[in-house]
Amino acid sequence: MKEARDIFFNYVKVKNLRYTRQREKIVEAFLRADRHITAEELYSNLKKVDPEIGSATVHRTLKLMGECGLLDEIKVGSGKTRYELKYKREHHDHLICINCGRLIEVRDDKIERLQDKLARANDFVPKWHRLEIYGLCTKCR
Amino acid sequence: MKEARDIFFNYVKVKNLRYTRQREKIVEAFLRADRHITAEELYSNLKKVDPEIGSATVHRTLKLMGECGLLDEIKVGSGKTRYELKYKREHHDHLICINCGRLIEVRDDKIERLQDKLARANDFVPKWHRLEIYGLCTKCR
DNA sequence: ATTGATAATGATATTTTATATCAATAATAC
DNA sequence: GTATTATTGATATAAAATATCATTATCAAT
Ligand SMILES: [Zn+2]
Ligand SMILES: [Zn+2]
Ligand SMILES: [Zn+2]
Ligand SMILES: [Zn+2]
Repeated sequence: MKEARDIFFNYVKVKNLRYTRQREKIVEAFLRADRHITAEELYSNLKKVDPEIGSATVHRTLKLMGECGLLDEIKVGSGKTRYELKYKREHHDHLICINCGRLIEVRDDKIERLQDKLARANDFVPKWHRLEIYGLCTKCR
Repeated sequence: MKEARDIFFNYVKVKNLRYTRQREKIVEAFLRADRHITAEELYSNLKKVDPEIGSATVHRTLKLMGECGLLDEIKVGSGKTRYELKYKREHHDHLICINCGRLIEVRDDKIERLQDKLARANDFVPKWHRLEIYGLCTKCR
């Protein structure tokens, strides 16, 4: 994911921030990581290889990645924030298994359109939304 | 909202818990309060009249009200949990103004049905969902 | 390459919301 | 009334994220 990396370091340059090896490692680890990763998981992944990286820096870098549109925060259930790559990926919603925690990505254009319509019918300008359906996945049924 | 109160104290009785004046006051204050109230707001409402009520008890009582189906927790944005009466109210979703924080309650049966269909198409048994549309309300546009 | 200005880092402290602890108190059954 | 035990409220703790701050690293200008 070369481009995504570039988006980040471009943003860093434009904002007159600095290119650091920590940022580089964090961004690359994020791009390699499983989708829907937490800051803590990403931190512990990095820590294995690079014991000198601090968790505060991981949080700070994730925030920067959010600012430049690389990722989305998702807060499912009542746990920690999860982060998922947004760049060049379509918007989607999530089915969340209440037994095993599995996240299934789904998208229904009809629902998307109806949501917009619903908002506008209420004199409301929709900017983004979050739809999470909780239930049981195949394995946990 | 006499019945709602009864639901609660019935639950208390069935679980061999006790009828206390704190619980009575908290439940009644909740039923009188604005929709989508936080524990802290409810606590401060109560505190004005009843300085001897503790916030831990407010939290505990809200949790009990949740257990017996009287209320729903809603976690909008990244703030505190809000609580809303569920008993004898239809399920609904929320439009949330990103400028003033206003919550608008909405419901679209077509969306509800499509969500169920979407879940089942993914071999998933939906139990409940959460749909929040963030944007700008009339006043804030 | 050296230097100076200042952004970034990481250890730690703090914040925020919710929950756990625990001695004192109050509710219920007998 | 008494015994039993759930409840309370003050306080401590937990959990996640953010703020603080001395030290270090980056980078542009020389
Ligand atoms: Zn599952
Ligand atoms: Zn996703
Ligand atoms: Zn508004
Ligand atoms: Zn509502």
